[in-house]
Amino acid sequence: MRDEAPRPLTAICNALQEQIAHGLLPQGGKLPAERKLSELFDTTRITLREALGQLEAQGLIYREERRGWFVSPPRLAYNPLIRSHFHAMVAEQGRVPATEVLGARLIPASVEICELLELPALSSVYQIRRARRVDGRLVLYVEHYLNPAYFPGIIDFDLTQSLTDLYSSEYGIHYGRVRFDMVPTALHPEAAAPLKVSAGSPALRITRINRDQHGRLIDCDLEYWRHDAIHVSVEVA
Amino acid sequence: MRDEAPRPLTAICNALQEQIAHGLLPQGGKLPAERKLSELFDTTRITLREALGQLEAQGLIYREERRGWFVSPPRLAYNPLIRSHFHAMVAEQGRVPATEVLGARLIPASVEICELLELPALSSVYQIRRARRVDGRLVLYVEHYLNPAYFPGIIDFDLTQSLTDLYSSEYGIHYGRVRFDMVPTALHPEAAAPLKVSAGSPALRITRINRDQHGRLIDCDLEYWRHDAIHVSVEVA
DNA sequence: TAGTGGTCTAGACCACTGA
DNA sequence: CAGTGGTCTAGACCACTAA
Repeated sequence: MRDEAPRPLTAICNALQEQIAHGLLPQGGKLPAERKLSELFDTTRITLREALGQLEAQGLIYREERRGWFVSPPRLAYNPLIRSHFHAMVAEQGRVPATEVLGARLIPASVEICELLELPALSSVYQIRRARRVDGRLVLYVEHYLNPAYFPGIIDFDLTQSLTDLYSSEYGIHYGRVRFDMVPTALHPEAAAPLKVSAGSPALRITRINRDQHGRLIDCDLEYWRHDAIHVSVEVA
Repeated sequence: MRDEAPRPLTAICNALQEQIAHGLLPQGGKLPAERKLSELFDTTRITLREALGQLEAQGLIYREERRGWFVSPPRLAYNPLIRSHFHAMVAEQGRVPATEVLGARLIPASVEICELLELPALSSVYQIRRARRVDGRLVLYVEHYLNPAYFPGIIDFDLTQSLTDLYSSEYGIHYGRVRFDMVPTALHPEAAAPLKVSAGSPALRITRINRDQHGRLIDCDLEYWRHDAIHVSVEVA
């Protein structure tokens, strides 16, 4: 390895990577202001932000809209083969889950939802919008769409709890077959706002289409995860 | 919806999105030069590149290092539960696969590889590095690490073909249990170069740890996919 | 060799956050 | 209200690609 003069961008990335790897910046800790950093590295804010963007893409740091840059906590393990809801999954990994309900209402199903749930045109569906936290950090925005035929009046319950539990205790419905679809993409404005990140941030969109114990399509979830918040594990026998 | 004056960045994104959605720019087609576009939208290259970066994050367009911006082709479906190798998977979806061998040699195993394959310290492993294309586009960089005890002399075969087939026909070994781990991240320089993209581009890293029919750890793959090239589907019974 | 993308400089204004 | 991040301007030089 020869010691070539590194480009400013690379130099900044390496320096910050090293500091983070050696724990000099605490997890969840805030980085200094962009102007401070650009001064420190003797460069412009444009270049500095380019470097921060690369570290963000790697999942080492993340942004909160207008609040600054922070060191990313460890990723959560997400296993689609294990039937476990959010709170249980998070708690099992020694982290602290939290859920916030953003809205719940009966709406006309969009074309996309009609197709996913195999509903006739102009159907109504329950839409539940929630934001979820791990250790206080907003990491997930979900839209649930439920076939109202199976869950009359569900939006009057406390929806901060697990829907899985509600299905079971109030409606006698349990999950059966599930289809997952995972796509690396960017957050659209409606998902970015509740997560308090800027639209266009990288994300992992996970679509779940759920059937019950009788094979009936009962609901689907559109999940938008911060791309640095999870890793997906699957074990195949 | 009121008609607020949209910010330049948003306006550029929307305009390009629309053009692409309506097929005015052909799939795989090249966008005009950045300077042309910035002139067209009456803005600077910095701002224009910001917009292109957002579309890239969404997976609508992609970059080839120093060659320009192109419209992304449709994503490939990747199903970890279906035991199928790259060429078969791609061909089944009506696309054209291609493989290029970048190198094959016996090397001392890194700490990471020792752990993944449960090898003692200072073990040797076969490393096979390959790049894969779909319809001519470079989409995947893979490093395979094989336990040499099970595959003596394998690097002297034609390695552009499927390893699965080689294992079976030459060594009588078949895949058994497999562990997948998927992480949205960015390409490091060693993975970016063979894919001819700039380091730091968003990517999906898929680690596979494979066992044979007797449950022995035989090899592992470190796959780096362009983030806009695939979507992962899993069906759970 | 002309034109392109990759990188960088040196500023600026605005909207919002947090004290 | 001071400071921050979000956005934008108007240039520049270099290394590389494609003709």
